Amino acid sequence: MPTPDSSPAAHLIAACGGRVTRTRIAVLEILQDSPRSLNHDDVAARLAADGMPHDRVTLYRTLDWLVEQGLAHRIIGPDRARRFKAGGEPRSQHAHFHCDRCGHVLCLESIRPDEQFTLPAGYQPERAELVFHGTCADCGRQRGAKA
Amino acid sequence: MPTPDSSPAAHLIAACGGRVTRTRIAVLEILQDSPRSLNHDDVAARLAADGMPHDRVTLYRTLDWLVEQGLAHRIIGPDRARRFKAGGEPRSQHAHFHCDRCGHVLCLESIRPDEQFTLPAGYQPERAELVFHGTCADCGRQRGAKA
DNA sequence: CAGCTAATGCAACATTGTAGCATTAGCTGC
DNA sequence: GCAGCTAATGCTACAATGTTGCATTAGCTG
Repeated sequence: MPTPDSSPAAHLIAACGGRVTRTRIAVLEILQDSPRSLNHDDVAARLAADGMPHDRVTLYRTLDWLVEQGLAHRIIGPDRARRFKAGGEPRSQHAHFHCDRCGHVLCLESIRPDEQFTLPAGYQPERAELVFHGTCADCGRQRGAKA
Repeated sequence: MPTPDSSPAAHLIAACGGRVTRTRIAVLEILQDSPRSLNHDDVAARLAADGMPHDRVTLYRTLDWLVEQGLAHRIIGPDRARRFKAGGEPRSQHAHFHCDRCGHVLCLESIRPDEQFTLPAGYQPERAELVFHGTCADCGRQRGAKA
């Protein structure tokens, strides 16, 4: 194979001071390639598709590590499973959109819940999480087709 | 014991067409008595405190039934566990507040996320879920005391 | 109060995530 | 390039939360 370092993902990982392993590179690239957040199974399936056999536990640890390093962030889905996406979250308090039709979770970077609300006196919010449920733009377009 | 029907909770249950059982009455009363949402364990602990021995499964089924009947609603906590609260949710799209200090989840009836945002074109939201994380009013007051 | 069946309680299982530990494989220094 | 250190992996077993199937109990109805 080509030197693993050829990938930008590998550079990001190295910059965190962690060891640059096949698993980390592959997982990070998978997250970066996806426009929507992926749960553990989604990632495992893609690793398998890439011919990378995998341990469940390693994947959990790899995903947690990426989040810890700020290379990915995580949200909890309605099915109480975690979903991951490349890129840290601390700076952007954006909203998410759960599509009830296709089940995907998308980021709405333009919506910032922390800037819009005034809480009752006494409450000191540090973080706001806003999730919309409904039909996403893609599914909305195909509305007549499959509904 | 006094006739079970003496309780308002019993009336609500009967009105749903379900059988009025000790468990349902007790669980619904527990939810109604709590200002904050309770997870499965919280409810189980209170049932035990009331001297009502309990099966885990029955409790899950009872809680699900109450939600199904619109007598309670449920939200998913950051620990990926469900939390329940008396009262339906369909009509009031209110926000929630997770206190990082005491771990409680409170309802902010005054904040309606569905009325405040304009999504990008194409998105058709049907429900919005807004959760704030931070310090609640109670914990904020005792700030110096225990932090 | 007899009978019907919803609700319960039990045991076993499913899913999602963690912990411990032996082995593998990145990295560093030579 | 190789040796050695140890982070990362992969395995097994376990924990937490929730579900399914089924026999038994107990509300409700006539």
